[in-house]
Parts: sequence; C-alpha cells; structure tokens
Amino acid sequence: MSIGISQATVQNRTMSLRYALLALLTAQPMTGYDLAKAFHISVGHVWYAPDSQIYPELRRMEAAGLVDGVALPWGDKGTKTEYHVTDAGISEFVDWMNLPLRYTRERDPAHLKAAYFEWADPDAVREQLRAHVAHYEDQRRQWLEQLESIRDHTHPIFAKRLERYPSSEWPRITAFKMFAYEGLAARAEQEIAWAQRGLRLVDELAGESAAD
Amino acid sequence: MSIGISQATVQNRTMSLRYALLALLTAQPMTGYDLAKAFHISVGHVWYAPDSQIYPELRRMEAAGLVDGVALPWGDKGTKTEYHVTDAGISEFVDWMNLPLRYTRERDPAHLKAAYFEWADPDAVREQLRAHVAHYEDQRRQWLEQLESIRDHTHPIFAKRLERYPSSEWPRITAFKMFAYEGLAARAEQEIAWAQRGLRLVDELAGESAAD
DNA sequence: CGGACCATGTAAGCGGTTACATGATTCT
DNA sequence: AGAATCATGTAACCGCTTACATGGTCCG
Repeated sequence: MSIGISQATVQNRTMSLRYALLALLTAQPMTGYDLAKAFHISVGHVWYAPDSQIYPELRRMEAAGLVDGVALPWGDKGTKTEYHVTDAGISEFVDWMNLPLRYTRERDPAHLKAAYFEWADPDAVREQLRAHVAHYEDQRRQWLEQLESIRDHTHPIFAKRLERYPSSEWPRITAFKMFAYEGLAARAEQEIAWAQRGLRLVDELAGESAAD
Repeated sequence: MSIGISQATVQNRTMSLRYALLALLTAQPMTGYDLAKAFHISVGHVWYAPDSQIYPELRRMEAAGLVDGVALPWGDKGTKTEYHVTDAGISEFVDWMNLPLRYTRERDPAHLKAAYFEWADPDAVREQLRAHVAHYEDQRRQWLEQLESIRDHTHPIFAKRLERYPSSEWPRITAFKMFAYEGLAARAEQEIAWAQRGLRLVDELAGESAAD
C-alpha cells in the first residue's frame, strides 16, 4: 500500500560515473568524445568508462538537468554536442562530494586466488605473480606520470581547471590531486612488494620439496 | 546466419563467485546455508556474496555438473541440500587456478573523490578521511584475526581443509593462505596511512588560510 | 585517396545488490 | 512460548562489459 510518493534520489548505489563526468566538466565544457578521451588521460586512471557508457549517461544527465548539451557545427554536415555543467549539476556534485562514501565489500580475485595457490602449478603461480607485478608497475608508472604533469601544471585538463581559480587557490587544489595520485602510487607499490614476496615464497617452497 | 554452435564456456568475465564456492567446497561438503555462513567467516573477507546469489548459483553449478546436491533430512519434515564437488568441479577449479587473471580497470570512488576534495567542506573531507581510516582499521583487524586462526590452525574451515592433506603439505598450504591475508592487511595499512596523511594535509591547508 | 581520428551510438547480457518472503527447527 | 538460527529462495533493478555499427572529417 505504498502511496507512490518516493524519495526519488536517495542515493542509488554509487553512480560514480555520473560524478566522474561532472568532475571533468567542472574543468571545461567537453563533447562526449572529449570526455571519453579525457577518461583515458585523466580520471580514467581512477575511474574508467567506455564510450558506450559515456554517451547514454550524458543524455540521462541532460534529461536530469545536470548538464546542458550545446550542438556545435563540425565540418560541413556534421555536428557535435558540447556539454556544459549547469548550476544544478554543480550543486549535485558538491552534495556528492560532501556525502560520506559507502564502502562495498572486498572482492578481490587476485587475493582470492592467492589464498588457494596450493591448487595451481608452481609455474602458473609464478606467472600470475609476475603478471601482478607487471600490471601494478604499469599502473604505478602511469600514476607517477600523472603526478609529474599535475605538479608542474602541464596536464592539459588540470591546467584548464586551474585557470578558473585565483592563483592563491592553486596550491590547495594541486595538493589534493597529488594526494589522490600518491595514494594510488603507494598502493601499486604495495601490490608489487606483495607479489614479489609471493615469488620468493614459491621459490622457497620449491627448494624445500626439491630437498626431499 | 550463425549456425548456433558456439564455444559455450569461453571464459565469461570472471565468475569468481563460482570459483569462490568451489574453493570452499574443496574443504568439505556444505549446504547453501553453511556456504553463506562460511562467506562471512572465511572467503567472505576476500569475496563477499549474499544468500540470494549463492543459492541460485549452486543450482546452476549442479546443472553444469560441477557439484552434486545431496538431499539430507532435517528435523521431522525439513530437508536440506548438501553440495559436494565433483571431479568435473575440481578440474574446472584447477583450470581456473592455473589461468592468468584478467585485470580490470581501476575504479575507486575514494580516490576519485580525493582528487576533487577542493569541492568539499574541510569538515566533510575530514569526516570522510576518518571514515576511511575506520573502515580499513576494521578490515585490518578482521584480516589479522583470520591470520591468527590460520597460523595456529584454529580456523574451523581451514582445519577441515588441512585434514584432507598429509601433514607434510600443511606448511605449504598454510603459507599461501597467510600470504594472501598478509597482502590484504598490508593494503589496509597503506590505506590507513594514506588517509592519515590526508588529515594532516587538510590541517596544514586550514592553517595556511587561517593565517591569511 | 586512404588512413587516422572525430563523433555517437545500439543491443545483449551478466554479475551483483536490495528488498522482500516463507517456513521449519532448535534452544532456552 | 518465543527467540535465534537453519534453510531457501524470488523479483526488480542497476551499473557495467562486450561486441557491433555507422558515418563524417582532417591530413598527408
């Protein structure tokens, strides 16, 4: 016997894609294509999204009044849509920023498998640990690159973002962004160290059984 | 014009729930209820799943021949189904264990928000960083508890698992399990350190603007 | 003129979440 | 007798992935 009046926006799960898009659009207006590209060179390292998710979400956001889509001519026949954040969009983004996060349960395939490594061939274990190292070394490299270009303000989107603020605000904004990426780099280093410890462990165990 | 013959089991995404269930059932046969409980006291700290996901998955796994469901009487009228891994189940689990992981893109709401903390109230930032600390301190505590009960073999499911092996194998199996949980504990410690650094950063920035 | 890039999607499906639902059993 | 626990689900929905699809534009 519900009456049909419902608290529509209670906080559906996370919807972080929406906020990642809003975050990017607070730096400058962009087309869906620009956003997709920005996802690869910027937030994409914190929150990845493919085109097929971005375009529809932008249209939902426009329907919700969070962004304005402005059609721009492109060549002779083509057009493209450039999205601008609205005041309502800013307001929703700030609300989200001030709201505490909901932490989800741990769900980690790498550690799940590691807990049952006795079922795998030692060589397969080694291969997977080396892949773990390689993956996080790559991540770490990317994050350090981001860090560099944020520190020296050569990061294109970040530079655009700073232009919107008085230079007195720059250290604060830069500090937060670096803080976020430093955390990710530190996490990557932790994962590398862990996997390397695993590799040593496999060698030790192989040595023992060989000595039998 | 496809002919309808398809490579059915190509590797649908991860399906880690299925392998988490198989992993548990290699320790001992269990009912859906037991498994749901085990998810809370064991793998649940690496891979969580609610009842509503476990029961249907078990039936799909039975249909796929990976487990055998044995109906057991329970009280006067009730029955319960105890699932046993089949040889095919073991084989599929081992195959999965030997296969390299597919790493998914980074998607981390906490670091996403941190990168845009200039949009949040300093107090809201502090609250979120403290929540981050609290969350990972809790995780860390749970993982260290797991570690303890694995180390001294008081962990009920793990003890059952060891019974299936000659005691010469115990160090190896124990070492892998501890390795996995140590990695998680180390990660939690890294997250705690990161958030605490964030708290210091907010204080520093507040001090600077107060000095203006 | 061809290849790289710009632009924007649709469709199917899956894994997971949340909320809801029911009844039996064992313990105190 | 009532509470805690055992047992097993259904239904709706959502965020995301994968694969597929199309056409225009710019540059060398």
